[in-house]
Amino acid sequence: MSVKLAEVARQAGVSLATASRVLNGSARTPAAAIADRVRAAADELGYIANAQAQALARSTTGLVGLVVHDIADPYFSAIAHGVQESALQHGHQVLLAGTDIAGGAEPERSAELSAVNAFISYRTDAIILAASRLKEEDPRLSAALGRYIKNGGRVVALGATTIPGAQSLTLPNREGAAALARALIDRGHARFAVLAGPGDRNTARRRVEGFLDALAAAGIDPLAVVPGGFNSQGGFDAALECLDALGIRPGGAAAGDGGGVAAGVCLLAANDVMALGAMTALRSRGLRIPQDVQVAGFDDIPTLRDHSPGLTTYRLPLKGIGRLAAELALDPEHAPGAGITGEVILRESAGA
Amino acid sequence: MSVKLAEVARQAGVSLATASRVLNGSARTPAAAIADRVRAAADELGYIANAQAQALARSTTGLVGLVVHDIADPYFSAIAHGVQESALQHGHQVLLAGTDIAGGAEPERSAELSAVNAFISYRTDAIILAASRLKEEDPRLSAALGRYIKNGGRVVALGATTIPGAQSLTLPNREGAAALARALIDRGHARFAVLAGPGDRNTARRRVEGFLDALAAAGIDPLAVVPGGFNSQGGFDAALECLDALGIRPGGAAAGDGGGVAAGVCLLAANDVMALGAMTALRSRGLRIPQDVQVAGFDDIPTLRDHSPGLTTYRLPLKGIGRLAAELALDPEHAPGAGITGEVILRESAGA
DNA sequence: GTGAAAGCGCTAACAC
DNA sequence: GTGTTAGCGCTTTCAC
Repeated sequence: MSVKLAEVARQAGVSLATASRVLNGSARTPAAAIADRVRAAADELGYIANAQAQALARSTTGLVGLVVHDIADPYFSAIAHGVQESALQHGHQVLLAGTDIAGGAEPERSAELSAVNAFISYRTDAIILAASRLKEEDPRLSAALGRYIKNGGRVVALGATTIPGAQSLTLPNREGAAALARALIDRGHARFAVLAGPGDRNTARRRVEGFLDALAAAGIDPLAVVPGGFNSQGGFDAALECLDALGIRPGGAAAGDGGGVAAGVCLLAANDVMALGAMTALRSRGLRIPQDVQVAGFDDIPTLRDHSPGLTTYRLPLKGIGRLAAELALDPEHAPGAGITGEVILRESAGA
Repeated sequence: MSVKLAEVARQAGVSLATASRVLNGSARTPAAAIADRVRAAADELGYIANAQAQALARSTTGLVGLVVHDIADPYFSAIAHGVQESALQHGHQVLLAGTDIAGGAEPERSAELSAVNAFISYRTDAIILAASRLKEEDPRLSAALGRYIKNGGRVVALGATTIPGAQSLTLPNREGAAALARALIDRGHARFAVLAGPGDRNTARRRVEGFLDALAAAGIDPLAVVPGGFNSQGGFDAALECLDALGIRPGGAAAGDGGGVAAGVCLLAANDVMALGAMTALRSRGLRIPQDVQVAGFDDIPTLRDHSPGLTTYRLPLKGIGRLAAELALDPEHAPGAGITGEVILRESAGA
């Protein structure tokens, strides 16, 4: 239906091969005069190459698949932003899939597998797995990706993975969490509770481990470690559960000794979104932040900019992570790289 | 490189056509026994159909293109979420592009055109334009999309557009803004300033028109109408400019009469993200919300949930809009529909 | 430097 | 119900 290369070639009075060479690049370069004629014809006809046909002929598609958990989560959208940027630079388009979507009759658990299969079907040149890895990879996923990689596909996962042949871009989740907790301890905090996130997601687990490492190193026992969804509601619920368990009420910290930052409890959330949900929960109970309870998150999502009080957190260069992941996926000669580093960001939520 | 249908067919001892029929659906349905054999072979070999080849043969790709402005903006990511959901239901994959990305040497202005051309190149079955329409459509864009539509492509734009043949999903920007302003006026607010956003974007313009409509109807002159970027920083800068222009300082509203909600100025921002940036600006100046200055936004982005004070706004069903846009794009028989409606949401930022 | 022709992997007539 | 075969639009040897 759409205008094709053959028409352009005819209009320009050259062969298909020549037209292809001038329009879509090649080693052999046609004469300038001819090239101009072809380009003029293409322009006039409004020719736009059929990428599907090119893909079939070239056996490379110019597509990258990105699988996130929830694109509406600032963590993932920031990463997606970086991926997009780098993909564009490499002349690639990004195919996006979210694992939080009810894919037909399937359980959410296999959403990632479905997404990956779709990407493989489209023969994306690479696949970026941004959603947190599970404690145990789905063997079907490993198998599918293993074959994909064997056939020339490139896979990069955020966080360690056992998928054979996949590159993994490890994030300083454990170290960062430990550094953050340590910084807080150094500032005099002594009473902590952890809002742990989902236990089967490595990202959440590593962070919790980091928190606990640092506490243990300082000889501190967490007052509570409560799991919860890796989202705002999860943070909200976990915070409430925590308050109830510790008997924290407005008008007097649990210990009842009032005053001073150390008097309150500091809630360590597995990510910023949970921390934000937790803060909402605290407010709903009439608790002041940081006077009554302190809060810290993880990620430093861009939207934190406009939250008050500012959230103490561990900054991960989210956009840069996305960019790097795409780089790793799209550039075969990309050096292994120095790895991602983050930094502790102290803000008012923890009495900065 | 990857296993192909022919191999599956051979392994199952049937013809290519038969294998295709059982694996990828068709009117003719092979016998159960044969079908099982084919499926078994496919499974064993790990066959995954090549969507590119299918696209070429079927002349339909199973792809939808979505162009947003900035995927990291909660407004767009919420819409994208909805699009994804509906696309999946229709068995489509989504190709994502952002117009805020520095695409090579090109000016950002033509980023949308580049994205659309890329989508056309991949022969997406439909294209959803979620980024705000400009006051004047780029003629090259209209031309490209016009041809695309003529060739069977479907296009849906958020907001009115002059692109020939495109469907447009109109949002109640003007009406919503007017309703919001009216609600505020009804509650006693009498002094307003508008943080207008970019003047060339229809979305922002319509909203500002709505605000001004309502003020005019109540015989109120806005104290100021200041343009700015359609993002947090834009809201921040515009708010500061506004405060300076009106001479608003902490310790006394401009009028100097202190006390009472009506004493302050209410900032009407063209969207929530700007409003949030404005609130940050107010805080940076030591102004209290809503005691000193009130603020209202537009959209009710999901992340508002965890902001305090709560932002008064006009709720748009963002995810639903995305879903509907995809519906319109992917389902030829979709009824024109009732159109999108929103609602005024009063929260503390405007003294709810 | 330019053209002819053989695929790329799959679908859909069209025969049988 | 099953197999044959001609494309889908483009790239790329291979000759010229």
